[in-house]
Amino acid sequence: MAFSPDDPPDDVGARQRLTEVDGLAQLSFVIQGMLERRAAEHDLSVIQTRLLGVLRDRQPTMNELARLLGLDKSSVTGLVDRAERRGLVRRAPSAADRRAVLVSLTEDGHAFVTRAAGGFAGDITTLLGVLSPGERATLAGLVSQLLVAHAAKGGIDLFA
Amino acid sequence: MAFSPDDPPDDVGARQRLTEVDGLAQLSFVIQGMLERRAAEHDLSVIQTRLLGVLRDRQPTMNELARLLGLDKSSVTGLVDRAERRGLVRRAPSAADRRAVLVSLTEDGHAFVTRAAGGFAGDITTLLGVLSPGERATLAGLVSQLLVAHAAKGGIDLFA
DNA sequence: TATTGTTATACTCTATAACTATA
DNA sequence: TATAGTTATAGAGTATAACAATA
Repeated sequence: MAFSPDDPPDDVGARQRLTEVDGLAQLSFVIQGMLERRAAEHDLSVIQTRLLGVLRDRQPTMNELARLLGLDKSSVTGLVDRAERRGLVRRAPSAADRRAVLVSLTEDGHAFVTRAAGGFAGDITTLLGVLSPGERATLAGLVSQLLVAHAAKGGIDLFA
Repeated sequence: MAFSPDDPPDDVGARQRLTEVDGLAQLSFVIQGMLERRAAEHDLSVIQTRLLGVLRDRQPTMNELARLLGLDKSSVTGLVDRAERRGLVRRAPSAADRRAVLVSLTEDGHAFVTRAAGGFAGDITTLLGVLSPGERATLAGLVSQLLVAHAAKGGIDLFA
């Protein structure tokens, strides 16, 4: 199991005999590491970056935000507090429900997430650079299959 | 970009047209989520589980542990403190260097990590269940290629 | 002097429980 | 009563800086 993705290079030999389980686990650590480094470039945590990413095409209430991020509403209060203090998001009262608060990106927030997303996309492109175009297409297809099946299972669970 | 891996099921349609970047990002979130859930089953965090995983076949010093986990040594002090308090790891003085401290798994720690790893392997196997044996082999091969190339790049950086 | 590890401190992130305001 | 959001509180995880013991 892939608990040490950053082992020294003398482990490269071991990586060439990776099982499916180890390979996917290590890949997830590598990709999460890329996200972390890109977020850190802008002095953001992964969760702050993810908050901004969620807000790119949405203007949810605090409650919806909690559901989207899988966090308790009180955690989202703090998350949005810190982002707001940095001028990345703003709160606005909801016209439809005077208890509710709508959260949206500021100009700065939009700029941050766009730059971070671009850098991350570059990381993935670099990672995929060793594959031929055909291999990349094959990989993308297989990954899509996995995600579609996984999402469908999640959907069934949700409505069961 | 995949900042919302847990979007509601009406996003499944969108997932069928995933780009390579989005697909890999979402896959990493799905896998990390599996790790989190398996760790939580044993009341552990991902980093605590990873600590135990690293110790399965090693008995490193605090310093080596910090390098393996990519953390500051002071962070590792706290991490090991909490794991030791729960009886999962133990500290022992190094015979070779009286400044150094060796960290190792206890019986309990070994049992915990073995169970968590087994559950996680099952999750991945289930995830891969929608693919044919040939597709699984293809995927594993491509993932290995990516990781080997990535590790090699890391190695070059380390020795540059 | 340099290195190993811990301590002191501060901040982010997270959850639970209690609270206010609105529905 | 129920829901939306905040506050109070507690704990994990992380880093920086200062420190003690050893090399």
